[in-house]
Amino acid sequence: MVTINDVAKKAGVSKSSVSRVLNGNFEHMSEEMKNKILRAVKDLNYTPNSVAQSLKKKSTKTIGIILSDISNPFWSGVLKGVQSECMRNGYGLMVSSSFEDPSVEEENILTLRNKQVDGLIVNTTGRNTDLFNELVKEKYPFVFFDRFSNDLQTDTVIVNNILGAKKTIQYLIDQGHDRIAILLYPTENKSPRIDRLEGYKQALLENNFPIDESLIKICDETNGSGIEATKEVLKLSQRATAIFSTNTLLNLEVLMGAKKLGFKVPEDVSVFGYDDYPWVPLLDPPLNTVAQPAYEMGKKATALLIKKMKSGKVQKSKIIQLEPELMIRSSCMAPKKVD
Amino acid sequence: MVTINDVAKKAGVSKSSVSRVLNGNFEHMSEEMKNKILRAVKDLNYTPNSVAQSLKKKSTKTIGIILSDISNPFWSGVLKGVQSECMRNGYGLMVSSSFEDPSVEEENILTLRNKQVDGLIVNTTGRNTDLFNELVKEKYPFVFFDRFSNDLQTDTVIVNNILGAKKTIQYLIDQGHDRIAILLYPTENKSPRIDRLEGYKQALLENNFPIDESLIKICDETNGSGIEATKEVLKLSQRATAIFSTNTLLNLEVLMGAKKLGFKVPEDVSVFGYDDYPWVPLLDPPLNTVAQPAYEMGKKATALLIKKMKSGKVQKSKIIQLEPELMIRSSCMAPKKVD
DNA sequence: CTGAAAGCGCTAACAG
DNA sequence: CTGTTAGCGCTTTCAG
Repeated sequence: MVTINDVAKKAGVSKSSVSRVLNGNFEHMSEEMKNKILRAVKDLNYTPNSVAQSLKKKSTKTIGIILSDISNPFWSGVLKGVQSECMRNGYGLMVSSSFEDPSVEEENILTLRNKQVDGLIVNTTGRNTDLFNELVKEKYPFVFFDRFSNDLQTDTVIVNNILGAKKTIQYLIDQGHDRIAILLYPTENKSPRIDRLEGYKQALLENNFPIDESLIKICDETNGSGIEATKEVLKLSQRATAIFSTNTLLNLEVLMGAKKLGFKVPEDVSVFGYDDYPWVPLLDPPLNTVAQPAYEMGKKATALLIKKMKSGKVQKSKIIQLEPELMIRSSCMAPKKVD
Repeated sequence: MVTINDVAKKAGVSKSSVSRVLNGNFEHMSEEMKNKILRAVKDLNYTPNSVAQSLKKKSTKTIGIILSDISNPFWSGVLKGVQSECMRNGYGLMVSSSFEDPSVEEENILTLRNKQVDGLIVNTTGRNTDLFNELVKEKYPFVFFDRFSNDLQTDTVIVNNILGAKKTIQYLIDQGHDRIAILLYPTENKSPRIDRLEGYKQALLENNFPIDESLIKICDETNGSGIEATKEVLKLSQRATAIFSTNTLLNLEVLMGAKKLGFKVPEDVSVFGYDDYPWVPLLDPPLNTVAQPAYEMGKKATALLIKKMKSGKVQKSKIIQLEPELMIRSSCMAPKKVD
C-alpha cells in the first residue's frame, strides 16, 4: 500500500504539503511544488486511506441504514433513492437488516455506531425506544423512515398511511360497498399498520358505517394466513363484498383465497391492495393498489439525515409526510345485490 | 466519546491490559484485574472504536458489494443471503450500485477500496477488466457473482444460464413448438445474456432446428421495447408459437404485447419467462419461469469471499455454479395447428 | 509558504 | 503477569 509518506518522499516534500494539496489547501502554495506533488500522486497512483482520515477527522463519510427486512422488494426502490443521494453527497452506505427482531436491531445499531458511521436511517421495529433515546442524548444523528415512533419525537420521513387507507375505503364506499374487510399483520408498535387500520376506521365512521370486528383480520406473519383470513371474511353470513389488503404479500394471498373459494374478482368480491410494482397491472385481475413513493422516501430520508449531520446543532425535529396515490385498475367494482 | 484510555484510568491499569481483555487475551491475567477492567468497561459503557482498530489491524471487518442496478428486486433475495452470511461472520456490509455504468463501477470500486473494505462482491458491468486485473495483481480479494468475466479467470458464483435456457427450450420443443422466439437485452459483455442465448441455440441445434435470426430479438433497455419485439415475432409470416423471455421486466412486456395484439396466452402463444417471485403464480396467466436460487447465490458468494480473505494466499480460482429450476405453471401448451 | 511534531484510538512487541 | 513504547496513515496546529 502506498501512503502519504511515499508520495512525500518521491516529491521531496513533507507530508503536510501533500496533505494540503489533497485537501485543496494550496491557495498559497507555489505552482512548482503543487505540480511536483500532483505528479508524484499520479505516478504512484496514490489515494488516501479513508480509515486513517476517518480516525483523524472523526467522520467516516458513510451512513448506515437498518431495514426491517432486507428481502422485502419494497426496499429496492427506496435503496435506489438512498444510494443516489449518498453518491451525490460523497457518502458511503452500510446496510443491515433487523429481520424484525428488536435485539438484532439493537445489535445493528451498536455495530454501526462502533464503525463510526456518521448517521443512521432506520426502519425501526418500534421496540428500542430506550436505545434511541440514548442516541438522541448523545446527539448521534439518525432519522426514522417508513415507520415512526410514537414514543419518540424525532426526524422522520413517512408516507401518510392514514390517508392511504382512508382514501381507499372511501373509494370502496363510493362504489357502493358497505361490508369492507381489512387484512393486516399484527400492528404491534408499527405505525404503518396502526395507521392503516386507523384510516380504515375513520373512513367508516365518517360515513356512519359501523365498525365490525369480524371484518378486521389480523393475520400472523406466516405463509397462508392471508388465505385463511380471506376465506373467513368471505364465509361470514353477511360476507364482505370488498377486501382491503395492507401488504404486498397479503395482496397475493387474498387473490389466492378468493380463487380457492371460487369467488371471482372483482365480480364477486372487490379487492384493493397496498404497494405498487410494475407487475401489479399484469395480475389476474389487474390490481388496484395504493402506491407509495419509495424512491422519493429513500431520497428524502437521506437528504434529511445529511442535512441534520451537517448542521450539527439539534434542530426542531421534522416530520416529512409523503402522499400515497391510489392506482385504479380493475379489481374493484360495485357490489352485486347481495344474495 | 469514551476511549480505551478512560477505561484504563478508571480501572487503574494500562490500556494494554484493557486491550487484552477486550481481545480475549486474558488467559494469564489475574482474575482481579480482569474483573476490575470488565467493570470499568461496563460502567463507562465502553465499546472500542472500530476505525482505530481497523487502522491498526489493517482490516475493517466489512465487505463491499457492487450491484449493477440496486433497484432490481432480484437483489432483495440475494442481499438477504449476503447479509445473513455477513452477520454470521461478524462482517459489515457496504453496498453500492453501478447502474450498469462502467465508470460508476470503477468509482465504486475505488471508493470501497479506499475505505479499506476487506473484500468485494461484484455483479460486474463486464467493462473494467483492466481494473479487475490490477486488483488481482495487488491481491485484493473479490468475487464475481451472477455474471462472470470471460476475460478474467477468478472466483465466481453464478447460476448456470446455458442450462436454464436449454432446459426451457427443450421443454417447449417437447411440447411441440418449433417456432420459438427469444427476447433479450443487449448482450454486451454480460455473461447471463450471452449464455441464455447460447443455451437457446444449443437446444435448437441439438434438435436439428434451424436458427432463425428473425426470432432472436435484442431489445434495448427502455420501457416498451419488449412489447414491440413481441408484436414483431407474432406478426411474422411464420409467426412464433412460443416466446422465451430472459428477464423479469421483459416477461411482463411480453404478456402485455401479446394481450395488445389479442393473442391469448397460452392458447395462441406460449410464454416462458425468467426469474421467479411470489407474485408470478398470480399473473394472468400464471407464468412458467426459470427460477434462480437468489438467496443461495448471495450466501455462497459471501462465504466464498470470506474464505478467500481468510486464507490469504492465492488459491486456484473457483467457479461455483448453481442450478436453475423450471417452474411449470400454465403459460405454455402445445401449439395449435398453425393456420 | 513549508516542515516538524503531536495526536486521533487502538494493538502488539518488548521489557521487566 | 503487566506496563511502556512505538507505530497504523493521516490532518492540523505551530514554528520558522
